[in-house]
Amino acid sequence: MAETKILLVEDEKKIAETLRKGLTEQHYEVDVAYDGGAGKKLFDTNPYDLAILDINLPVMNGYELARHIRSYNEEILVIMLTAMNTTEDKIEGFEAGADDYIVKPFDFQELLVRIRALLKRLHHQPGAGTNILKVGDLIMNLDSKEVTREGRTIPLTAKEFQLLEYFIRNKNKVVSRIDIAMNVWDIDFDTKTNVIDVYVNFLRKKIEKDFSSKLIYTQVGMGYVLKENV
Amino acid sequence: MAETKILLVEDEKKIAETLRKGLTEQHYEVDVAYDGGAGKKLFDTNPYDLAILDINLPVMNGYELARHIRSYNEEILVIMLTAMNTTEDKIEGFEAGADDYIVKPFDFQELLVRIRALLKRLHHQPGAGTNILKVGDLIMNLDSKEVTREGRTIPLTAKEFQLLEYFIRNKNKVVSRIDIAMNVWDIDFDTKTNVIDVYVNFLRKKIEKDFSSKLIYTQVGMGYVLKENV
DNA sequence: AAAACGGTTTAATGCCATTTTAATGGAGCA
DNA sequence: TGCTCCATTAAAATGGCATTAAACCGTTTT
Repeated sequence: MAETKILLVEDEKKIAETLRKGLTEQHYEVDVAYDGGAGKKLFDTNPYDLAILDINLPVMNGYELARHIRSYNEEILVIMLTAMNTTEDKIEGFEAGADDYIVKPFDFQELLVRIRALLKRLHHQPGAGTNILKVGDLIMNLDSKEVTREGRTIPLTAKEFQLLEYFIRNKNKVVSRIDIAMNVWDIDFDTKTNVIDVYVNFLRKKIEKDFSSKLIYTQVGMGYVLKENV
Repeated sequence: MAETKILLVEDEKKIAETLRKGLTEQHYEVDVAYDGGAGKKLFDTNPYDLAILDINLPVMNGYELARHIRSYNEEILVIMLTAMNTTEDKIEGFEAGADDYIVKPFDFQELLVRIRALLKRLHHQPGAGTNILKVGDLIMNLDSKEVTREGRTIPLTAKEFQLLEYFIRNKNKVVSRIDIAMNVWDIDFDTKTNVIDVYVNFLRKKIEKDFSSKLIYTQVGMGYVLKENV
């Protein structure tokens, strides 16, 4: 995945430098401006994912800059920084298009956490970074294609893996054979095949047989559900 | 457009009531629970767009509840409330899947603004949450295909489920046997079968027999109606 | 090129829950 | 009383599902 680019606009050099360093260590790509005008210039000439704006800035204040950014791009996330902690300020900040608001002095960890929360939401990549799906004690690593339960690794074939992944992504949801056929196989219409039944049977043998609890339940006439311990 | 539904879980009754009132005035639809367990129950049986959770709750704390919500649904927005203002708390909150974090005492305007910012950012569509139908104390989850009444789950077969779904979708409306035949079975015309009568009987046994009130009423010569206690 | 192999799919069997049919009796009404 | 309409029960038919074995297919090995 490409780097996340951050525009930081903060006139207190010391704070700016601390943030730049900290964010860079977290593998974000950071550009810094020390006043609103410079910030605007950077924004106009570079693609950013997120902007961190102090409110009290020389030349052009944080609200104006936030509005400018919003008017050009709805996607970019904006976090405002301020020394004040008044509700009016926050409201104005949000109305200028900010996504979050942090009051100085703040903890760097908190800033990080808020950045991550926002980015995670925006790219709607649940569990960004870790490509892992879980249901109870069953763990599926989408990168290494490894599946484990109770610590023991379970070797699965490609189709078995795809089917299990589909089940996990739809956990607690009853999926019909047609759903499965369309999403795991590329069958549109083939009423007479029973591959799915056979594969569910394969899966059950591998992920349930030697373990304490069931995972895949049959809903007669409806389909199958994967769910942990009723 | 459908209302935005909010689940509020807060044990301090006074705060809960103030919030409920304020949010309702803003045209949000609000359900309130006073402990984590009750909150979980509401969540499991209703479709919400946003949850506001206090952290210190009896029975099940806010973090646990947030995790529960996340594990079922990535779409629902979660805002945490707390009296503490430590970074560790916030980090734990965000890791539990919260989207925002508000420290008490807070200004109601600020809460509103944050709610709006979150909803806007996600261009969230109200009702995108779980697929649930309800009539009185009868709840039908279309995803998990689970039906409960007074909290007790009632196992239904595929046909029973379809029939009940049809009744619920047409609640307070008298549906003729022909309507049912066409929509639940795929029969056009078969005057001599009495499957429908038999299945209505099955349903009544399961969803009425051990409960306090009737749900399905017979309209002689016309059909059946599902309606809650008049 | 043939054989061996792992993975996938088809086919066949039997069980049993679900669905449907059929029969009976009661309530309401002319 | 006889008729229609519905509720209820039991019994019969159906079809869905689990399971096993064997066929198929592409890849690798010899």
